[in-house]
Amino acid sequence: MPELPEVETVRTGLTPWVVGRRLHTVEVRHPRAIRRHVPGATHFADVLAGRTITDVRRRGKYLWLPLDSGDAIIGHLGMSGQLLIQPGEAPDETHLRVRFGFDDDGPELRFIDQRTFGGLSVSSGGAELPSEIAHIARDPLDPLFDDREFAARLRRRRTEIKRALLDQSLISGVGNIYADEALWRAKLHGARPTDALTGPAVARLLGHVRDVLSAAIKEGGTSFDALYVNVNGESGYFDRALNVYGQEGLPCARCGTAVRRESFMNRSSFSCPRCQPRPR
DNA sequence: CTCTCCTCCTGATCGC
DNA sequence: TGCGATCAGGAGGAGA
Repeated sequence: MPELPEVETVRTGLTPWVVGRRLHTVEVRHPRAIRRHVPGATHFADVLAGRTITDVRRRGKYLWLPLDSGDAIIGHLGMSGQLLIQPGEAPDETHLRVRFGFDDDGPELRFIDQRTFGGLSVSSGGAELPSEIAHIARDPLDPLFDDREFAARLRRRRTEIKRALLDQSLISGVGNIYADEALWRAKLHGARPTDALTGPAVARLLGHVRDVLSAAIKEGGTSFDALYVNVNGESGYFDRALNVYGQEGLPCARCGTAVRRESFMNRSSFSCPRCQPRPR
């Protein structure tokens, strides 16, 4: 499940393989992989031919690849999207959606996506920051992330802290796994109302969010199954360091109490009943 | 404007 | 063995 550490691992992995290379043929194998690209899949392929990729950038869980034309390829991995560097002769993956061939006949870039929640598009003039993702907030590892502004906006909200952490327009890059892990580290239950959090509590939580994201990047992200891998097809190792996510019934590493699972927005939240008491 | 919730999708797994 | 139900969940957009 790609969140910031997984997308960042893909970004850094991709950079040396694609920057400076000129696209030759782009083949769209599944039209649904081209998302919110109004002119359609054929236009997507045509407009990219002959363009050179100049960088690989990220905002939250979105990637974009600026082009020498001033446009950019936007990509989101969704639940199961992968960007792989593969030799052109490698057999087609089962869920191969798009393949990018280059002028130099070197390894190609492939977009593979089982559940098709991910997708690609071209942003016209979006090399600096595509307008399509301008509503996504900076992530907490971004040097320009504004802690004070975040705290102020958070306390203005009338919602719960976990919902706020998952709101990409408030803070980006955090998904279900790292939200649960950061809340456990901060000893906060996800249902805590945001407007009652003190300034120091928000600062502590932000510190834990940063710590868990940074630690996960060091491990190459979290892989539960073959759905998330880096650009060379390798798994990340942060699943070994998870304290609550997916650990229902196992003892809390701090106090030994069995980790609980609760339903939340049609999915699951994991927490320690003792360290993270539910607000009354 | 703000907030909540539904929907998109496929494959693994489980119970009958 | 087979088949239906359930779960996984990011993000946009509908609806309140």
